[in-house]
Amino acid sequence: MDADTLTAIASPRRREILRLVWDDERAAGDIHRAMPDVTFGAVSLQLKALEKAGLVEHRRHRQHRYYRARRAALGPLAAELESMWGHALWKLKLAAELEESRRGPRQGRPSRPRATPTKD
Amino acid sequence: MDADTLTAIASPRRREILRLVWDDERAAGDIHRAMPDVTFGAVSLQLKALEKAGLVEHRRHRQHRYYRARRAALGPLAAELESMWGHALWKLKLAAELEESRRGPRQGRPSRPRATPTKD
DNA sequence: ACAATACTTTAGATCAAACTAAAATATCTG
DNA sequence: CAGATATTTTAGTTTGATCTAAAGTATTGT
Repeated sequence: MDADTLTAIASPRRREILRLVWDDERAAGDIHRAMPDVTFGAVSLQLKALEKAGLVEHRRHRQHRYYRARRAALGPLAAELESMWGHALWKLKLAAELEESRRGPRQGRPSRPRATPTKD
Repeated sequence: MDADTLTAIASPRRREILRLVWDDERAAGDIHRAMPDVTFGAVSLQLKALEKAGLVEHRRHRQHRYYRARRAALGPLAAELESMWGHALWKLKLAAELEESRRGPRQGRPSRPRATPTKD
């Protein structure tokens, strides 16, 4: 446990991501879909920050990057975080959201304004 | 342990203050004297933030406010912090500084030694 | 090769934290 | 009371983290 760990978990946004990948790995896009108030880019940057601090790791498969928490790196903090967000309940919520997104995709990605190459 | 605790200890400045008042209480001015790179006002503001987060408390005596850490509020984090800053060594450093300030005061009267019970 | 998908990176904007200097408050001393 | 000491508070500035939009990279499918 070092100072970087402390700064990493100080951010609510990063804690939000951390608990999303706490029990199971998740693709970056999947993580983003669970956080509709922020852009994909922002999520990616935070994942990078978390990885730099050693709190998550990822593997690649196909086009996806699957992230997961490195709980060991948090030492006693792991238990603190879990109790902070009432982990049992949170797991249920995640399962429900996953189910819902399977049967009724809301909006998909906000229609991206295609990068129109005006010239060249 | 709540989110406010995490944000509070995320700041290096606040951790610096926290360890100054870890084992013994210290007057605000005394704390400031140990941190010459910031103004007194800045130290006071951080003390206020720490107190709001429940990580320090203070008592008043004469014109002084004596602050001290509330270790219990940190739970398992207390031990993490101690190991982060190699606590045994740090205590020696504090003792040395205190000794030095006693024999070579810069200006005015040296701060009152707390160990000496003043009647009044 | 081309288009789509999945993600990262860059450049610039926004906002809050932390700082400074100065004024305010409070307490003690003579 | 005035003056000194100890600290807080306020107002304004600097700094850094985080965000967005857009462009860039990489992989997959046709």
